[in-house]
Amino acid sequence: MPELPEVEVVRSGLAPALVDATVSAVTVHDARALTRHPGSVDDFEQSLRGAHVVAVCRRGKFLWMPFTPAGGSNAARAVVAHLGMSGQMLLRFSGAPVERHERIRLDIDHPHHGALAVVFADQRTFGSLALDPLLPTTDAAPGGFGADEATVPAQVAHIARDPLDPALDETRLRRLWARKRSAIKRVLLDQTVISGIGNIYADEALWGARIHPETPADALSARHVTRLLAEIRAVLDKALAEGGTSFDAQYVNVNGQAGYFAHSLHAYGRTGAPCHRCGRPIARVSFMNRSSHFCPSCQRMPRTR
DNA sequence: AGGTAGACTCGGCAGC
DNA sequence: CTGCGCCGAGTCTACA
Repeated sequence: MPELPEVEVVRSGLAPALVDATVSAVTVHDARALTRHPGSVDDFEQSLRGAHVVAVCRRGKFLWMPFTPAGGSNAARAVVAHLGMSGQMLLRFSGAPVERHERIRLDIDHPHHGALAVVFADQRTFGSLALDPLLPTTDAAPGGFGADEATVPAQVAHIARDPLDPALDETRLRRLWARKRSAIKRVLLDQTVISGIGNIYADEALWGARIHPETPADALSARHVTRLLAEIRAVLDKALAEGGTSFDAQYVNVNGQAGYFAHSLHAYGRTGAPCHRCGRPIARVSFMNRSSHFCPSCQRMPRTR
């Protein structure tokens, strides 16, 4: 479940079951799911066993769960999760059968919900879990959505705040965009500039703002940027409200249910279909080893800024 | 084919 | 003008 809305669906699904839960057992079925964990598999299992989960947080497409270790008192580390292309976090009853592509299972005890299993399943193994130290944020604001503390895991420190984060520095963002000569779509996908946007929502936001994906970022007027930011937030909010985009069974919430934003797409995956604004066919071009979908008629390159 | 990180190249640029 | 290093930008690859 990759982009911001899909990851937020997972975060908000995990939070009620995980906040205040204690990890009773850790089972690593496949060590490839720990490629980003700095220590050994044993270290992962032992460090987490008995841990008390404090929060479930998200910045862009990264999730993390600060925890206090068994017998400890302060949350200095977090479980960091990235779903990659095909990762899932599933909530199951305790003792539920092993899932297809299950990589790691955390058995937890929650004061209200009792014994549960949190399953990290991942068909393509591009996703991962890791334990990572928490570092103070540079702006002293909470690390991300769901976070009270002004900390982020080390692996997330280079990731910019996302469009739904109240602490997003819009002045900095505008300055960065105004300085970049690269295509705006490339810049939207750069997670160190603004995070959470992937191929689907980049195409959707650019369609909404009527901006050609190959427009140099520094050619956008202040008005264009304002419109683009508004479209980004609108499309992410709407997708979140609809449970995310699910093209197949990989993209599901913690209960295995699909979202239905795929029905609301205007550009992504609609090659040759009529533009919902002007009726002309949506084009698809190869871009950065992936594809861009846009309306050549209503998404024109601005000539000046 | 919805993602990220790392290795690599290329060009521009500042300084010597 | 050459060599050097750094930086940003872009491309490719790895991971199934």
